[in-house]
Order: sequence, then C-alpha cells, then structure tokens
Amino acid sequence: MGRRNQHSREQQRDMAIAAAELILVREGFSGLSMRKVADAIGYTVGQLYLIFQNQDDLLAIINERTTDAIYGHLRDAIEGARAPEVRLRTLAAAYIEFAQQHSHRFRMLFEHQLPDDMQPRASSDSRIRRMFELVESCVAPMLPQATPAKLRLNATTLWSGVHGIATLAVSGKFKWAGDAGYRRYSDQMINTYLAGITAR
Amino acid sequence: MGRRNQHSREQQRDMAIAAAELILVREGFSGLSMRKVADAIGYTVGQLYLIFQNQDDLLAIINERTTDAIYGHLRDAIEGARAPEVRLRTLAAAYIEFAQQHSHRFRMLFEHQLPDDMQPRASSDSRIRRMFELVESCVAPMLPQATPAKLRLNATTLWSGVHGIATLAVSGKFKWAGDAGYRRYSDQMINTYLAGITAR
DNA sequence: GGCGGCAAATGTACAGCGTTCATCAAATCG
DNA sequence: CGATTTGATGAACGCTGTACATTTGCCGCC
Repeated sequence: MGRRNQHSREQQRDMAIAAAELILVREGFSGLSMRKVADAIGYTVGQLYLIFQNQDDLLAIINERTTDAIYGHLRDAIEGARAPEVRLRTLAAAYIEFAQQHSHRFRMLFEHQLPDDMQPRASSDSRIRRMFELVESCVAPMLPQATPAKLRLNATTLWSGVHGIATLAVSGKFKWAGDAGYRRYSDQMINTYLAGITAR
Repeated sequence: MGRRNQHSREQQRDMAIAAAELILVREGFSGLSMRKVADAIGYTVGQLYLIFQNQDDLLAIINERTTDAIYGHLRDAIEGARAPEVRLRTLAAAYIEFAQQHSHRFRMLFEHQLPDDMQPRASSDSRIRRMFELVESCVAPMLPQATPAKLRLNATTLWSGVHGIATLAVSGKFKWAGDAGYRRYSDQMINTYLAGITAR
C-alpha cells in the first residue's frame, strides 16, 4: 500500500523510538535491530530509513534520551538533600541505581560509538556538560575558595570514580559485591575523596 | 581437501587467536567476525567451530589474554617504584595507558558478555582476582592496621575510580581532557583518595 | 599393494542483519 | 476525471553466526 497517513512522520518517529527503547530494555543492545523496530510499529524496514538516517542515528537519539533520563533521575534524587556531603552521596547512589535499573540503556550509552564519518548530533555535547555541571554544583560548596579549574578537576575526577563503580556494577565481570551492595562503594568513594579534599 | 596435517589443532588455535587479535586491534570489536578470522589463517569457517565452541568462546579467550596483558603491564610498570604513593600513581597511569594504547582490546574486555546459557571459563575469575590483589598490595602499606575487609574495600573503591577514568578516556563520549591529559585525573584521584584515607 | 574406515576439512545452507532502490498504491492537484 | 507527486512497500545485496552433509586425505589392516 502507498500512503495511509494514519500516522504523521513525527508520530512514526516517536513510535519507532519508543519501540526501539522497549526492545533495548528487553533484549539488550545486541538484540536491537531495525527490522524488529519496524515490525513493532507496523511498518517496513525501508520506511525507517525515511525517518532516520541509519541505525546509528536512531541509537544516538536513544542515547540522548538516556542522558536526559539520567539527568532527571539525578535532579530528583538530590531535591531533598541540603548538606553538600549528603547531596553528593545521594547523587552517586542515584547514578549507580540508574545504571543497575536500566542497565541495557546505560550500557548502550557508553558502548555505542558513531562511525568516524558521522558527526555527533548537535545537542549531545551540551547534555553531557549539563550533567557534569550538576556534579560541580554539588562539589562547589566543599571547595569555597577554589579556582574554577580546580573545581572542575575535582568534580570530573570524583565523578569518573563514581562512573567507574557504575560501570563495573553493570559489566557483569566482577561479582565482588555479590548483591546490591554498591552503595557501600559509592559512599566510600565520596567520603574518602571529600576527606582528601578538605585535608589540604 | 581433507586432513592436511599442516598444522596441529593447537597450532590452529594459536593462529586463530593471533589473527583474531590482529583484526580486533585493526577493526575493533564490531569488525571482528569468524569469517575474517578463518580467511586470515587460511581455513574455512566450519573448521573454526571444531576449534572453538562458538564466537563467544573465542572472544572470551581473547579477553582472558587481555586481562593477562594488563596484569603484565601493571607489574612491569611498578617494578622500579618503592614508595607506596608512587607505586599507586604509576599503577593507575599504567592502567589508563593500556586502555588508551589498546583501546579495542580494552573495550571488548568489558563490553562483551557471555550469553546466559554459557558458563565463564574456569580461570577467568582468578585472573581478575590477581589484578585486584596487585592493587591491594599497593594500598596495604598505606593502611598498616586495617582489617582485611577494610583494605579490600579501599582497594576496590580506589581501583573502580581509576577504572572509571580509563573507561571515559576510551569511550570517546567526553573530550574533556582534549589530548592525553588523563594523567592529571589519575594523579588527582590517587592523591586525593590517599589523603582521605590517611586523614582518619 | 590395495582397500576399508576414520578423521579432518570443506562447502553449502539457513536465518537474520543493515542498507538501498525500483516499484506500486494512494492522495492531491489541474 | 486524469496526471503528478509522495508515502510505503518488498525485493535484493552483501554481510553475519552457526549447523551439517559431503568430500578428501591419511593410516592401519588384510
């Protein structure tokens, strides 16, 4: 059949993204294919290529949404906390919690790489910046009289550490914590690092 | 043709592994296929399945070798260093250096996951343990009178942090450091974390 | 020495993948 | 109503992992 106009192009886009995210959650990165997405929304594969440039394009869009989801999750988590140390511990715990609860989305965010001949989407950089600025804003009260460069260095380093815990928690390579005892490690990271900062 | 006996099964295995690692280094995880490996060693695809259980089996073997390579690289790096802090900084820098110089191998080590119905190879756990024990042995002098549990907690947390930096350095998602300035972050991580430890 | 049997290696086949494109059907315009 | 544009399709190409029937070579036995 030709045009049915049952769904606008925008609607098709939204449907495809939603379907793709569902498949991603259920079957993981490697189980997500263009054909499955097309089937799920009742269109053919070819149509997907009139909506998205290619598969990498679709994956990049999903990754942007994951970044937003993480940001929202972090913002919500620290809403109630006032004390800087508590805010940071909460922030770290929320990040790791997200990684565990949405492991497939989290993994794809960091495992998928655009081919060299494809430039990243316009807004993707600023979204990541925004997340790091959230961290900086929580670290800032701990370093009242630090230069912006020092603040940046500390926030980036500390958050890389938290990210490392999240990564290992989700990689499945290490069963060190056995169960969901990652909170111990994130607390240990935050507490010790902050102690190291204030001990100067 | 049937048997040529030109290469023993062991030889074929070694050739296949070497060829696969070469392809991995050159083309990355997604560019590594059984057919390319078979072509590279002058055999057919079917023959590979008489040597390896399946592709996951081959990838798991390569990942074991990568783990060994990391361990060797770390051991060599700290050979000259005596002071605990220096040893730890060197260790961290060596880890990140490996990740950058062998990014494809490093990435596959953490991105590849065995399917649920496949049990991990016997020795894979102990190899990872060995690497963490190396870290513990460097942290130990900093915590003379800590319980083994405390020591373990600190070594794991600290190393997760270093791993996070390596992961981000290789992910290509963040160009924060721009060039190869990751040493700043690993030094910052080690220095601050150690300062936090001794400040108790 | 010829021959049967065994083992090694091959080639083919299948289902699924990303991607492209000629083709067709439906809606809009003259 | 007929022509044109446009939405959507389905087939095709080359690639992937994996399985398996088939063929090829070697070794021991009569």
